[in-house]
Amino acid sequence: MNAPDRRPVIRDVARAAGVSVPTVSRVLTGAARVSPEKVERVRAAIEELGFLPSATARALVAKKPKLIAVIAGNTSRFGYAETIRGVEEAARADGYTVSITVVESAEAAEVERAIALVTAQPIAGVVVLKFDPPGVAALEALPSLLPTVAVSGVRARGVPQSVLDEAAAAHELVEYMLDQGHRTVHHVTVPPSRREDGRTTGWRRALTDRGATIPPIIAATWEPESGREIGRRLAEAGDASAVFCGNDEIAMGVIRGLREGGCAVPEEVSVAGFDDHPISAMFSPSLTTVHQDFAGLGNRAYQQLEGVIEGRKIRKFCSERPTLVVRESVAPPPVSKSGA
Amino acid sequence: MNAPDRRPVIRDVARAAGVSVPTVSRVLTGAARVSPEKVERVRAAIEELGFLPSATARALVAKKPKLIAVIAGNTSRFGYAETIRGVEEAARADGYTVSITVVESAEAAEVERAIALVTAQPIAGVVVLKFDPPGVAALEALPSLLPTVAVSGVRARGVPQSVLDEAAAAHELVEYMLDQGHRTVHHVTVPPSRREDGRTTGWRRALTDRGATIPPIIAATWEPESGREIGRRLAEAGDASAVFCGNDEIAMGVIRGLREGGCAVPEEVSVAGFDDHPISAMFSPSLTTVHQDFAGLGNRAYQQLEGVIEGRKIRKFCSERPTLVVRESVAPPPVSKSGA
DNA sequence: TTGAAAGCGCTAACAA
DNA sequence: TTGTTAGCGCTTTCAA
Repeated sequence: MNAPDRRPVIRDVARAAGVSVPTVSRVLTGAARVSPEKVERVRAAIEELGFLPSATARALVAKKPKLIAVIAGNTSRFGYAETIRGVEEAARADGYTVSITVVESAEAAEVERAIALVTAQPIAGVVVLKFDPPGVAALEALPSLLPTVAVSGVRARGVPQSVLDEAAAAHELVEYMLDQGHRTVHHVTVPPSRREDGRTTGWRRALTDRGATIPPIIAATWEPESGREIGRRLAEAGDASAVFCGNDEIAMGVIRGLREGGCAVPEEVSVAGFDDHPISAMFSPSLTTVHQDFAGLGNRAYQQLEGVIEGRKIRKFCSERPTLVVRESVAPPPVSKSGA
Repeated sequence: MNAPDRRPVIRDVARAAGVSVPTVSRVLTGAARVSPEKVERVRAAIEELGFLPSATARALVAKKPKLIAVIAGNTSRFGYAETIRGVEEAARADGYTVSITVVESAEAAEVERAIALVTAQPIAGVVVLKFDPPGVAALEALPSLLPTVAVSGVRARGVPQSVLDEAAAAHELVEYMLDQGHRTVHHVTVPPSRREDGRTTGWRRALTDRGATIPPIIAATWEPESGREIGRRLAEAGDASAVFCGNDEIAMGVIRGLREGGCAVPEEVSVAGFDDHPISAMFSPSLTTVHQDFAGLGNRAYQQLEGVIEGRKIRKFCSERPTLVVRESVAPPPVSKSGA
């Protein structure tokens, strides 16, 4: 009469229903026919005990984990959140669940800790968001035996990866700015994944191609507020007529700072962003930027990973070119600064 | 000589190292002393085979899953993403991994599918983001046996929950707007979780308390663009002097729309948001809004869940009051619309 | 249609 | 210090 003080297991159900354990299993999985009356008794017992089959035990038999781990330096910033959304959506459609684990820094101990956490789960494979140093470090430290794909803004050697060709897109954007008549384009970076991000590479190449001088790079953090301070300084210095920012949030901060410093945007200084954040179109001036399909990127990464897990031949690189979005924040320079 | 074409298991390592299976287990876990030479041989075998212990098998023995599921209607919008970040951060500190699964609609079949996905994993408990109808539906459909906590903007009966007291904060915000001299405050909602969100309740109460007329509610989607259209219509109608929006993204859209319709903000129309999105301070005008600590909310939800999992007595409600953030977008009404 | 027996990969208990 | 034996909760043979 005294019920055991633990989660009921299949054995308890079998006993309560007066059948054998495999019979309960059969009604659970529907793998084989069971007589209607026993099905009924088993159902009732399950209901009464509040029985929930152990996912662990099932997984041990099934041998196929249905969990995919996403490792990232961050989960809530626009690009990261959208990429994760893309992975989750695609994975869920195939019956996979996704786990997320954040690696806070590229420091060895932290990376080890994160990987230990990941491998402690029954995972089928992992997607690494290689957008920043923690992501890069995690990718390098991952056991090579695990099915792995990376996601990033630039092609690199190693595991299969889905990439958004940032460099090409940045190149196009900077060319567009130059075409408006600016002599050169300043550049504000968000924290890069390695020495230099694709966005920066594209910017540099575009300037070089046009024979424009290359101004010193200005580094921002991920906080829009840091962009604001940079904007103020830019306004004070007064030598920039066009600024290309590493992402839209920073661009909005820079615009705010420029304005506070007395600089009209885009009349006096043009500012471009990157990513096409949903708010970019609402901002005043609306941002000229580059649209990146992060969710699609996550989706493709999942597809690649699934291929690796299933042992199919897959394309090692899956690249897409983000597209230029022309809005209001970039305009020709004032006459005084025109290069024409 | 022919290596088996499957992931190596502990038995393979034992064989390769010439020791018993438990000895390998001992060096893996460090649970007992093993002679240095055997440790060495085992290490070598592990290295050579690329052996990775099965998390599933370990979990079956350990009996304590270290996975926490987050169920949400969305993962990438500001409040959701930040809440998830908070859960993940706190969970990780305790050695838990978190999984996320999205429920796309409140439709029974979709909810069932999502729950099946969740319970197919070896989870210790679940955090439900009850911010929208899918979240509410998921919470109701969850097996009662699973340790569960909810997170939301308003207290409700049922499982333990962490809440941000939206109603109180919205009340304060609307009072502040009224104090500026507005006769009443219009309200634009984001899709509510039930019949009415706490934000709306607070708004309604504040107006009622002051004897102000209650304008019809205007419903927006989650897209800033929908806010823009509403802003345009508001500008055209010309009867609103103050607008309280369900979140900051919508508020920015509304401001953009009002401007496009020829209405200056805040000179002619005041607009307030909700959430304190990081971009709110960069927007022009910067948004008067309510700061919500979503990450803290997620953190508290995790703590509660951990209490439930460990069988501790916990507080059923864990409520926090978001705080008013006064910036530029709310000002006194133009003389023509003043209630003073 | 059903139950008994075996086994998934690992760790814990027990002997030696 | 080490190996042998059990056993975690389930599914899958294999007989009956």
